[in-house]
Amino acid sequence: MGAGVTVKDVAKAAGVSVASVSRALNGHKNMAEETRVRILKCAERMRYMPNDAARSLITRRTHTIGTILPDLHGEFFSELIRGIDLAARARGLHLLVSSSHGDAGEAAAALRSMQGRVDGLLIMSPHADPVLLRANLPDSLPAVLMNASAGQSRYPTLSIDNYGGALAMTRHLIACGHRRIAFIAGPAGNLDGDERLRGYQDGLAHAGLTHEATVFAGEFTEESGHAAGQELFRCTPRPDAVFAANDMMAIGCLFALRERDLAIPTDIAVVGFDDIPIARYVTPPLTTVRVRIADLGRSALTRLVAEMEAPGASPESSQVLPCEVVVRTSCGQCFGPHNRSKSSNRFPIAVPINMPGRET
Amino acid sequence: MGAGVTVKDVAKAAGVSVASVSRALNGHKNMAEETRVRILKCAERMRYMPNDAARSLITRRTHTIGTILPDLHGEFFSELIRGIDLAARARGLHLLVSSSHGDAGEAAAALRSMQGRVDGLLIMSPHADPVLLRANLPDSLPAVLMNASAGQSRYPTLSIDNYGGALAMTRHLIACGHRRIAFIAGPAGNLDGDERLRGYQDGLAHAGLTHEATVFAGEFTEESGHAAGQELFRCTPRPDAVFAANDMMAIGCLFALRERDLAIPTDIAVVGFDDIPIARYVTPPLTTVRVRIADLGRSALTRLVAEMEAPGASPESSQVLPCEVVVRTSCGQCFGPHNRSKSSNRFPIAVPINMPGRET
DNA sequence: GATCATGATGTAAACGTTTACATCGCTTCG
DNA sequence: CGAAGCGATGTAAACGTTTACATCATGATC
Repeated sequence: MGAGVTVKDVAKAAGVSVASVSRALNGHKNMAEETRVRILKCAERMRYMPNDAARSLITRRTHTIGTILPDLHGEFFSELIRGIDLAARARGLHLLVSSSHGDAGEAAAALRSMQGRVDGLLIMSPHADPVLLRANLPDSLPAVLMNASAGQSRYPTLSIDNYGGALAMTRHLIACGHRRIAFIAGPAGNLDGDERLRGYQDGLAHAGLTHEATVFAGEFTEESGHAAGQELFRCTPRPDAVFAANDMMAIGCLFALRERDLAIPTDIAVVGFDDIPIARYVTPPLTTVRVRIADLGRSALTRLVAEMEAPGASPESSQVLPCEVVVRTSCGQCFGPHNRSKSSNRFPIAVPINMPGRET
Repeated sequence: MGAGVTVKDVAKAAGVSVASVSRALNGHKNMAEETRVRILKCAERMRYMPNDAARSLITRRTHTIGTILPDLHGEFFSELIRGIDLAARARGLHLLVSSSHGDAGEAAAALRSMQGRVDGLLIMSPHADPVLLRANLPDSLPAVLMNASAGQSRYPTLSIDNYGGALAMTRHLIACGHRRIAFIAGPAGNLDGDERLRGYQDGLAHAGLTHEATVFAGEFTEESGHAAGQELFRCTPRPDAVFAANDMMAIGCLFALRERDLAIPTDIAVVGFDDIPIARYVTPPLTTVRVRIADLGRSALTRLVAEMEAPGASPESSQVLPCEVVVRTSCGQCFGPHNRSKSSNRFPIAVPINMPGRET
C-alpha cells in the first residue's frame, strides 16, 4: 500500500467511478457531499497519493519551474536560489535546479532535459545566447534570463546595476578624499566585471581623474586579489585607494597590504563589490556595494510567473536591479554626501543609490 | 514548432511508426542504420524534444531525486545542496528542492507532492519523524535521512559526528592549557547542539574537570553568542576559554569580548564549530571543528542511489561522518598532540579526528 | 402525467511515451 | 521448394490522470 495505489483502486474501494474520485480529490462542485467524504476517507485510508507525472501529462501543468545555473559555489548562488525558492513556495511552485554547465553542450542538454518537467525556466548561464536558446527551447516555454547581456534576446531579462554601483562607489571614494584610485578587474570577458570597470572609469572621468586610473587584472578569486595587492607596490606614487570588482578580491588584497604593514584605511583604502557576508567580519569591515541577490531571484521568478500567466503581455521586458553602497570602515574618513554618521562595524549603514529593493 | 512536436509528428514526417521513432531516439539495437539516421534527422529538424512526464509515466523513472530541507539560509545548505548536486549530476540525475517547512503539515505536503516526480528522496527535516514519513511516503519510495536522530527509522540515516568533534575540540583546548572552559549551547532540543554539548561535557569529565563546566544558553545566532560573551564577565573566576556550539555564536562572542578589551587568545580563547567560510577571516582566525557539509550531501545521495538500485540491500543503514579540528589562532598556544607547527592564519592546518572525508 | 431542467455519476477519450507482440520479407538450409 | 530463422518494422496496449460528454434519477412545471 502507499505506492501503486491509483484512482482506480480508490474508485473500486469506494464503489464509484474514477471520474468521481478525481472530482472529489480536486474539489469539484457538482458532487454529493456524502459521496465526496466517502471517497476522501477511502483515499486517506489507502494512503493514496496522486501521480504527478500522469497529472502533468494531461493538464500540461507541472507546477514546477526550472533553474539553469552555471555553478552552485558560494554565497551568491545560495542567495539566488533562496530568493527564487521563497517566491516559488509562495505560489506553490516546485524548483528543479540544474547547474555546473561547463560548456554549451551541457547547457543545451540541461535545457532539453527540462522539457515536460517545468512550466517555465529561469536561466543564468554564460552560454545562454539566443541561438542556443532557440535551438533547445520550445517557443512556447516561458523563460526569464538573469544577468545576461540584456536587450538582445526575445526573453525578458533581469540584471544587476553593476555600472551604477561601481559609479557610485567610485564617487564615494572620491568624496572620501581619495584621488589615486586603483581598480582590480574581473576575469576578461565577464559581463559583470566589465560593467563594474566601466562604472569605475566613468566615475573617475566625471571627476576629471581619468589620468589616475590604474587597472590590475583579476579573476574574482581571493588569490588574484592578493596578487594584485602585491603588484600595487610597484606603482609610484602608490594609490591611496583600491576598488576591487568583487569582495573576495578586496579581501585578498587587504591581506596582501597588511602583510606589508600598510594600515587600512589610514595608509590605503580598500573597497569591494557584492557585500558577501564575510565583508562585515574582516578587519577592518569592508565598505562595499551591496547586491540584493535574493531579490534578483525573487524578481526573476515573479517576472516568470507573469510570463507564464499571460505570455508576452508585459511590455517592459528588461529590468535592472539597483545596488547600494554600504559604508563600513575600510574606505576611510568620509566627508561626502553619503556620510551621515560614523558607521558601526557590525551594523553598517546602507546608502541607497536608486530606489532600494525591498528587504528580504 | 518546438513545443508540441511529438513522436507521432516525427513518425509521420519520417514515414515510419512511432515505435521506430522511439527506438531510434533511445538507441535500440535492431534498427536499420539508414532508417535511424533518417528519423534522427527529422527529429533534429523539427526540434523534437521528448516529454519527460509521458516518459516517466510509462518507465516509472523520473531521473530526479527530491530534497526536503528545513531552510535554505546560509552557507550550510548552500554547501549541502552543492554536494548533492555534484553527485547527482555525475549520475545524470536532476534535483528537485523543497524547503522551508515551518511545521509538520508543510513537511507532509512537501513529501506528498514529490509523488511521481522523483525516484528517491533526501530528507533533512526536524519534522521527519517515522510516523510522518510513514503516512506521507509510499513504502516503495527510497529515501535517506540526513542528520536525523539515527537508528529509529526504517530509512538509512547519515549524520555528522557532533559528539566526536566536540569531544576532540574540548581535548584540544585542554591540551592548550585551558582549564576553565565555558560552553555556549545551541537552541533547546536541537539535536546537533545537544550532541556537541555532550561531547564538551565528556571531554571535561575525562580530564577530571567536570566541576569547571559552565554552560551558557544560545540560539546558534551571532546575537546570542554576543549576549553569552557579555554574560561571561559575571563569572568569577572568568573562564579562560569559550567553546561555542557553532561558529556564528563564537564570532558574536568574540566581538563581545573585544568590546570589553579582552585580547584573544591571550586573555581568553574562543573556538567554534562548523568551519563556515567566515571563520578564517575574522580576527583572530577562528579555531573550529570542520564539518564536511558537501560530503554529507554527496554521501547521502550516493547512499540513496544504492538504495534505488537495490532496495534494502545494503546492510549498514546508518552512517556517521567524521569532523576534524581546524587549528587557527583563536585557541591560543597549543602544546597538545595536535600541534605539529604554528598554523598560518589563512591556510589552516586540518587535524583529522577519525578518517578524514575526501576533499571536495 | 409528460416534459424539462438539474444535479450526480459513469464512460471513454486523451495526454506522449515505451514496449510486448505481431507481422512481413528475406535469407538460409534441408 | 518449403520451413525455419531472423532482422526490421508496425500495431496496440499500457502508464495514471483529467474531463467532455452521455446517462440517469429526481423533482419541478405546465
